[in-house]
Amino acid sequence: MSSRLRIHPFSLKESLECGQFFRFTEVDGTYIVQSSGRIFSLWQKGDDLFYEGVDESFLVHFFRLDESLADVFKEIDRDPIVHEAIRQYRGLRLIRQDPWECLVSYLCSSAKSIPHIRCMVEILCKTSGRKVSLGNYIGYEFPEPACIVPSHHLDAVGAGFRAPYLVQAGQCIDRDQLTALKSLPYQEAKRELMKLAGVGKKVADCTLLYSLDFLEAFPMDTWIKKGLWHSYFKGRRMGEKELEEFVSDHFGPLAGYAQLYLFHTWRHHPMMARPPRQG
DNA sequence: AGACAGGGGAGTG
DNA sequence: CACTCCCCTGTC
Repeated sequence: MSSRLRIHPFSLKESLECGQFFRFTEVDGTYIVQSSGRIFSLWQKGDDLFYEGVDESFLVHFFRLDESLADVFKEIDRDPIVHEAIRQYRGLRLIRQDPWECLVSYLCSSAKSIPHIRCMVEILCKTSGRKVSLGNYIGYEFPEPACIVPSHHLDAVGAGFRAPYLVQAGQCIDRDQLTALKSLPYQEAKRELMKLAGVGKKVADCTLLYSLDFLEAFPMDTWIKKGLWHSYFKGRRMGEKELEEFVSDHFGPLAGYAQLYLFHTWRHHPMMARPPRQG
């Protein structure tokens, strides 16, 4: 029934649960994942990843297994902070999401916690997406752009001021246009995404990094900012512009991977226990 | 009760 | 460029 793939280093749990991706559920160590119209299950024992309902080539694409983490580390391991993050979370990998699903997820994200984003996306799929199943599990596919329309279904998502962003995104862009952004230079692709209502720098960078292969994108949220101030600037509250310059100079073309590791570290760091406000 | 949030947008200096 | 207020909802 199930197939097996040997991967090292790799942590299924960290990669799925770190907050980059929202469409999974976990039961007793087995994860059911939905992405790009697929539904499949996964579990890991040591360096063995077991899977059902999907083929190997999709998993290689999804978890970016064709790219060498060792090479990534060589590039971003440039200081003791990120070095320690890599040491601690060695198997954490960037996930290559579906661009449309990724954009919508991050349109929902503003001022919301990770569990809440997951919940909103789940309701959106449940009310507007097609029903699918995997064994006994019933899931719902992600709605296509044209399927997100003002309705009581959408109201049920509880998206509030974000709801019009979702509808407009569906009207203004389709899957092909999103994918086509891959061929643009980073800054231009970002500018294009930011033309959409509800898409600022942060949401644009998340979409670019998590689904469109722009590994230089470094999503700058308030947690990352606070972490950078604390760990790299002795608590000095640098402006966002200065932080952006620092990040691209310091971490280089794979800065997005550094962001993934730093975010994960700082999320679990006592220093970050209480959200920002003052420095 | 009331403040506040892992962000965006419009407006201000 | 930096800062402020509001946006809808849920939570502390």
